Amino acid sequence: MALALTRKKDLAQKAPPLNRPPPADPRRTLTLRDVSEASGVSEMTVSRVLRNRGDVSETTRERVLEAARALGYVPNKIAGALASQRVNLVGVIIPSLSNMVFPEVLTGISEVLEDTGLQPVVGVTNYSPEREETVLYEMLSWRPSGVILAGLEHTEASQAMLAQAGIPIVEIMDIDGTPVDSAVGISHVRAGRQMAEAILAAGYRRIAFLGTQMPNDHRAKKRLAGFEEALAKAGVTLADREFYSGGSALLKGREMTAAVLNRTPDVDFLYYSNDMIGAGGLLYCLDAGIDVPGKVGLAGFNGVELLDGLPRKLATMDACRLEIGRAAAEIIGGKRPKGIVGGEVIELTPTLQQGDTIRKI
Amino acid sequence: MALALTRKKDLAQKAPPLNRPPPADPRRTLTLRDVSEASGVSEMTVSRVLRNRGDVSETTRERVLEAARALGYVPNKIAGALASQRVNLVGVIIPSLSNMVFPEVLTGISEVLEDTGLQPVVGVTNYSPEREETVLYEMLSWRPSGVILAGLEHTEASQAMLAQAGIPIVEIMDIDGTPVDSAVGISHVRAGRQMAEAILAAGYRRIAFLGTQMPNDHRAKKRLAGFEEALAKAGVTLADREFYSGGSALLKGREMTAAVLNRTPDVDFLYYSNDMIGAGGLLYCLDAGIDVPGKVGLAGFNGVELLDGLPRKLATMDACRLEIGRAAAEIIGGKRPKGIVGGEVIELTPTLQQGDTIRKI
DNA sequence: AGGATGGCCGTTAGCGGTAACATAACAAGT
DNA sequence: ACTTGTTATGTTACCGCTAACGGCCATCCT
Repeated sequence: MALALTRKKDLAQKAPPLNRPPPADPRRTLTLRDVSEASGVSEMTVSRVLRNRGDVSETTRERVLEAARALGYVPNKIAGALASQRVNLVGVIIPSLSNMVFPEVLTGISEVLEDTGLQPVVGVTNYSPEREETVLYEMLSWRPSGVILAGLEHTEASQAMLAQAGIPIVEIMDIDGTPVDSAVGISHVRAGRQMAEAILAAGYRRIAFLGTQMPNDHRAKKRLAGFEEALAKAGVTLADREFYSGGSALLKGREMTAAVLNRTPDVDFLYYSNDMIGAGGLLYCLDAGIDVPGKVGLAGFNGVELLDGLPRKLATMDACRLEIGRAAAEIIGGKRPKGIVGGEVIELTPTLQQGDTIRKI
Repeated sequence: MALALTRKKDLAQKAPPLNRPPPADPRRTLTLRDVSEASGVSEMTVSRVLRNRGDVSETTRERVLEAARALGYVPNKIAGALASQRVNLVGVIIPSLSNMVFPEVLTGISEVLEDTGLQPVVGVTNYSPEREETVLYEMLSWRPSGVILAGLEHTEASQAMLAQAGIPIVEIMDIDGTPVDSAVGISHVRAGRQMAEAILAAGYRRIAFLGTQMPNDHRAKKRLAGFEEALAKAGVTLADREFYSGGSALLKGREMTAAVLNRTPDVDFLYYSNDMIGAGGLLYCLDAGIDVPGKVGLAGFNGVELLDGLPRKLATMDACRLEIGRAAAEIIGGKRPKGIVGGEVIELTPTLQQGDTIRKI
């Protein structure tokens, strides 16, 4: 015993100690101890070197780094996180990856997080609140430094978890409601209202709505609510409505448009709940030789990049995706002048892009 | 001291012990101990209940679950993983989320992983090998149960890490090369060749290539290589080529098409490296009143769903995205009759979809 | 009856790191 | 010479959970 101890001390002496030969079991995963033995310093010193924390002499630093590199050591963040009670992960929970909107939000988040040492971890819910609850639970069990999630509507259990978590929470995309902690987004009610006003101002009166059949897409619902509210104020009611679910959005846009124009031939405007089906509608109208925006006007929502390549520019309203992601990440990263209580709400204002599918007045 | 011990023993007695009032510090995050004290059993038993492992009587199980629910306890997977040396995460590293191809692969992966208790964690590289290396390092430091990553080309350091990791590795999308461990994908060289043959068979001879200016998109490169090889065999060389980077792919497709048709008016076929720019090209040709596929034929690659909504169906070749994701996940999940050595290569065969943009012979 | 079994639950010893403190060596201040 | 400080390193005690094992009781054989 005493011998062993002495031996160890010797290793720590200034005399360059023998670099141990490669580990006995080549298959076992490496630990700090392996690096420490290979470089003749304590585990603590190795830890300090690898994290760039605390004072270490230049010579030992190099020796340690060299040893770590030679062995191919990869630190174990699990152990590190447990010991330090710090995790550099941020949970990001979104409804879908195929909507394009969310990847863009993610881009904004990543951009900002990049230089904070934080790292996003994505979870997808497919617009299911139960799935969201599961994903959230799973994420919280890894004790992330923060959570960003889409929407303000969650199951009761999710709400409770979020409130209890003791970490910054940012609900994004939407601000029409009460956030658990912070929120960044736009008012979809207002967005719908604003679009309705623009359409009415251009003189359209026989207006139809075409959207997704998703009971849990609260934002689309809110847009429709705002839209109808503004119409009502002008004494106008929706001339028709059509919903879809699944399939290629572009194709569905075509089909729905055909259906509406067939069923209600006198409609003069089609408001789509997203740009993709709107684009499909636009292509359909052009194919069918319908005068756009003379006979029929069109508008979508989101301002997706795709639209730039279309034969005509679809009227839309951008949802400030990048900015939302950025702001959310800034809140998590603590880059914002934080309010005392914590919860802050950032409302961004989407801009209406008239495009070529609404009559100029 | 002794008193405290006795006290604890009492708690473990059969008499229903007092349920402690809410924890002193309401802000502190809960641990197994809190649940154990609240329910009057040992931490170990609580752990067993929450993991559904080992024998626990129905009555205590319920008591524990009730206590956990009441407190809002969320297990700490960090500690759990460290103790058990098991992590239910699978790293998935892909170049981009905006390509649509990758979200689809992800869908396939999720589908299969869902019922294995494994969970994907996504990392994005933006087609940068260095970034891939960083992401990989970060992921491995969480000791995942497996890694799925796109492509066969990685930095030397990445290769080393993958080889050392001691976990199943699946390289996806591409099989033209040597995988570290397993691989699932298609041969892009062959895909390019096959498309060239179809085009030649239809009688086109003045063929141009339009693609991305991404030095690290090896799969696009391989397709082009296979394409040119097959052309060469027929004594044909590319009449023109055009590259782009960044921006809206649809719009870029238009612009590039215009550029090529302008520069080389006698081209009779445009081969695009992806469907999105192909779609842009198609829209351009239709707008310009060019006879497709009579005067000019078009083809893309990927078989994205978007194409279904276009005025005419673009010829393409699907990349078996879903199947790739599924197969990769099955390998990781150990669902496959695993070979003794581990590494297996699954080659899927893409199908050519002629669409309406190649002359029928 | 006496041991064998199995259900149920507790105790102990880590997992691989890190915070916090302790130590050693040497330079500088007074 | 003695404190005081600084730099570079080691030691100790966890972090929160689980594997492994052990103990106790009731039940079931033979």
